[in-house]
Amino acid sequence: MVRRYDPDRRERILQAAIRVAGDRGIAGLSHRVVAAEADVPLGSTTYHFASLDELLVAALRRCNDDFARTMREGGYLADPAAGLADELTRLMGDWFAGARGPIELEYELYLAALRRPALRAVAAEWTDFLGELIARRTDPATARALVALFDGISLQVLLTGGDFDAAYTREMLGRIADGGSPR
Amino acid sequence: MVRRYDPDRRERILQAAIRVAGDRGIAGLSHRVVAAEADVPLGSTTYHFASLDELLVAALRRCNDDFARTMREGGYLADPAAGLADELTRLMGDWFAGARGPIELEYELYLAALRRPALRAVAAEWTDFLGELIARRTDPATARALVALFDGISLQVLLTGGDFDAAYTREMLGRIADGGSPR
Amino acid sequence: MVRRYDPDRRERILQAAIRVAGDRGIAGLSHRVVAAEADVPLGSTTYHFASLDELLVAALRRCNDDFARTMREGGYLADPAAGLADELTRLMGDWFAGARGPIELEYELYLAALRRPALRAVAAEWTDFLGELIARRTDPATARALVALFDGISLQVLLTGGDFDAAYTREMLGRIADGGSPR
Amino acid sequence: MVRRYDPDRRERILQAAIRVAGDRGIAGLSHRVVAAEADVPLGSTTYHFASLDELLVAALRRCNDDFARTMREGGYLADPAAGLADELTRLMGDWFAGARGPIELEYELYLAALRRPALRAVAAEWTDFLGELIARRTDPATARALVALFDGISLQVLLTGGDFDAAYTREMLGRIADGGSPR
DNA sequence: AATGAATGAGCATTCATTCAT
DNA sequence: TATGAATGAATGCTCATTCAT
Repeated sequence: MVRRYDPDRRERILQAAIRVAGDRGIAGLSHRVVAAEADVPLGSTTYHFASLDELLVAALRRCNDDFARTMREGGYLADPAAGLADELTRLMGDWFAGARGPIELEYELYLAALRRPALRAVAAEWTDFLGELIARRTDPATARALVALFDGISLQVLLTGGDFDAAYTREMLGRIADGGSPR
Repeated sequence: MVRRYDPDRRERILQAAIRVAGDRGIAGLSHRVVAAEADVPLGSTTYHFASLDELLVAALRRCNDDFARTMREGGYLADPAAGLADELTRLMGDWFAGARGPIELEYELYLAALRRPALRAVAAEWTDFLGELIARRTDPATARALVALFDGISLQVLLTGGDFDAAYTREMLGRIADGGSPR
Repeated sequence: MVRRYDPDRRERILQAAIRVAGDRGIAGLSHRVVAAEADVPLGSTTYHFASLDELLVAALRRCNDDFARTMREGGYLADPAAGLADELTRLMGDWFAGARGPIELEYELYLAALRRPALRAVAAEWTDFLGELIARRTDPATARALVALFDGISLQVLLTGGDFDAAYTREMLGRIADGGSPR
Repeated sequence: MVRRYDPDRRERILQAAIRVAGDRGIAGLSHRVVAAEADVPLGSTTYHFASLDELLVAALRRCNDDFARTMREGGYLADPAAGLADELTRLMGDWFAGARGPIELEYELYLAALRRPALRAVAAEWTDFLGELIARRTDPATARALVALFDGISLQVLLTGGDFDAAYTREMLGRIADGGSPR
């Protein structure tokens, strides 16, 4: 038995879980697979994360945090002079320009939360974060609808496997946003 | 061994699968569970549906057909004089007035298709059906956006566990529809 | 139900079984697979061949017959003036020049017979046929040893996946044959 | 659940697998049967040997090792003064004087390797071991032919279910060996 | 004569989790 | 603290064979 001194083990397991969930989906996440991906003994994953749900929640919270940080760093929705629809379109465009794995994961989480109460809180965090950001620029109902359209369009892109259509997106987000009360 | 002559066996298995998937989600669908629910030997499920995917596809196609029939029978979007947003709102309201199981199932399918290519075609059928129906009343881009918003709002309702808000929905669908070109 | 009039059905099933056994080995032979290969309903295979063993025996007997006919048509060992080792080497060379499937099948049968009494008789037919042919040209013990070497060399070729080495084979068969009593 | 601490578990499973394969043949080897034979839970066999192939390879390698050790301890082919054919005949005679199970297993492996690439390496080990031992006493081609005849005669004995005929064997091995170049 | 339907047994494998060390 | 070993449950699937039609 080689007892490795490895203070970052927990973090490594988390990263491995994110990779696995992104590659194979939430259904493909298992202690065994994560342990193999992280190059860590099986027992180590159950030691650091008592259950699969715990690991899943931690992984997804990390994803949310990454998304939130990216948004802040990208300055999206920060400039009051920039149009709301323009900004959201820019955000989506940049998001879809990256890998599809994290995006698919985000939406898988959405639905997994329907059946697994443990995931509800994390799923809500994602929606709430985006919603609150938008709500600084318009009334709450409009903000909510923008998030809904954001999600609906994202799903269409993912499911048809096509490219993100910025012009179409901007136009439709605009129709919702322009009907709201700017702040 | 009691060998029952049972000409409706296949149909019964299908119905059981729909019930199981509605209750436990797609992830909870297994040959064993379906067999038990249908009160049928395990081998019978694999005889009639060679693989789980095959069973799942059949079950979901059936759900789509049910939804389509309901829509036709309800006369939604049939009257050219009725407003597009009004009609869609009425449709969603009636849909959400029923059980949540079928709706959850429909959206679970959406995302399951992301990871399981076998489901892609059936998932597309659902979107296409609704999209084409709407496209008779407005331009294609607007129709697509209405479906996206329809989906986004539905997801919000399902995930927050709240009630369907008809006024909000009508308002937002209207903003999209009113920007399009009526047919 | 389409009831096809198909008088050659039994033969078609047999040919399909030979193909399947050649491709996947005896272990890969099943009613289902054969039925699919022969494009025939599952029940048809069990109707024409009551058990798998029966089908297997019929298929292997057919292989033996094919081999025997080929040998007769090739005139191997027929010319008393031709050297025994030369003739056997020519036979093996021609055999290995064809597909490996039938040869592998022949030797799989050899060992399968160890565990499945039903195959014993057919396996013996193969050995006996070759043995008797050779025994016309030399004493029985030498004939038996030539068959043994024939088999041993064949197995080496199959297992190393290499080519058949005619010179080596001729030399070694010759050492056995030359020690025997010519007839 | 009684959880036994059992440090020899892996070895016991291996021994059980060898017994099962010897009794029922390779085709009769299954996780379930081995688990029952070893008096161990099913999960235990898959824990120690991730796949059936892995278990099979381990079992067969063990058999090869046993055979090799027996040969070394028996001093076969060790005395340069003893005739090569005599020594091989003595070896075969002693081998066949024991149980048929291990011998059948050895030859089943031979052919199983034809269809299962995972077994190729172990099958080759057996042939190579014997071949190299003989090659110390004669030229390589003759050594190879002696192994081939060894195998062919062994198969005949196994398949006819008869006794091992030492005089015949010695004579035929001698014809091959005497044509080679002694070392 | 022919076959679709049916079924119980069996298969390899994966798994979350527990526990002794 | 960390982990290898262990295990019962479950999974999808294949199968030979039987039988009602």
